[in-house]
Amino acid sequence: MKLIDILDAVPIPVGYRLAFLTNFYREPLLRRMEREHGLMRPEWTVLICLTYRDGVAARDISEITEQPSNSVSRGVTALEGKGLITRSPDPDDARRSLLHLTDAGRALHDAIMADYVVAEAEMTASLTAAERATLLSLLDRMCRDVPRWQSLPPYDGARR
Amino acid sequence: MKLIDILDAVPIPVGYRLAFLTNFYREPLLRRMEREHGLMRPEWTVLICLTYRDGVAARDISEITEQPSNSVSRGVTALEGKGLITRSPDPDDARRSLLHLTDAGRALHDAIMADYVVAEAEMTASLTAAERATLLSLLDRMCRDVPRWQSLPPYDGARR
DNA sequence: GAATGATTGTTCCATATGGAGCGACTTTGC
DNA sequence: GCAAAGTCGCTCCATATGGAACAATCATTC
Repeated sequence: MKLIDILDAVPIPVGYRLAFLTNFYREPLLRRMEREHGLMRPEWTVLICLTYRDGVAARDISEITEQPSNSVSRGVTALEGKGLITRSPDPDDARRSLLHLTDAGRALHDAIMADYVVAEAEMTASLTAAERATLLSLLDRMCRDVPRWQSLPPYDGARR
Repeated sequence: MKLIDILDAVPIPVGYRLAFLTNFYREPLLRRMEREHGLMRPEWTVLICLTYRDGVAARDISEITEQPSNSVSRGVTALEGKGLITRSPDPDDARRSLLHLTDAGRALHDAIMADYVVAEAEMTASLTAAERATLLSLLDRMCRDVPRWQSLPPYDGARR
């Protein structure tokens, strides 16, 4: 008896499977990262964010990722202490620090992300190339549609 | 600038979108549940489990959901205190207590789950019925395939 | 140019949750 | 029949993380 055995009984077939896959895909990798690289989740979030938008401030990361500013602050402090990012003062605003990846930071990001790439290949191994493309297309449409419903019931007033 | 804007740059298009959708689908609903119904996540897990398998013991729920036994234990204690479940001694094993939903517990489960149903309808509103069926079929295949890869690299030794 | 209000980043605090260990009970093996 | 090992549920402990408040800085208004 496992979680998968109630897959068919649940009234939210899509949502349940999304959560099911996300849990088994992401959670073990996060735990391995925490254990083997000593990186906490907010740090990982900052690292990803800087990989795609270097030179932003902590506040920007907080808005982009919709995570609490104190979590981002802790992540930034920790990453700086490990030499994975650097801060430079924002010439236009003394309150802000602009964040930059170091070579070590970029290397660690790539090393961790590599596991995710391998894992995704395994997760989708049972699909043909055409099916994978179809899945990606459907998921993408749903993602783009998130802003439409994230303020509607039952989400009205449900977000932090 | 939002998370969605790096959707296309990431090397794990499927995994990223799965996590993206799961976060926006589930997290706000869990927070609303915690706030409005005073139910913690382990309690919700127990409630769901008993809805589909009534009369099991805490240990069974721990194995089914792969959650720590102390979390299940806390969830059971809390739910019992709220009158949402009852314990009956297992006649065959004095260590175990068999858990049963009360009417109030079933009613609360249904009330909370109703939000998830509405939310899933919104999340998939941009798909046609045929596309929804296709998505469900592909996700289902991936779910059934989880046991194959969850012990392979990079997951070997990554799980709790 | 001073004052009031917003914004950034941080620290303090509360708490949910996972890990380790511990009694109570059961099973296994002799 | 008994000792040793295993199992069930729980409590103690450590900690990651979200909320609230606060100092420093900027913007806005008069």
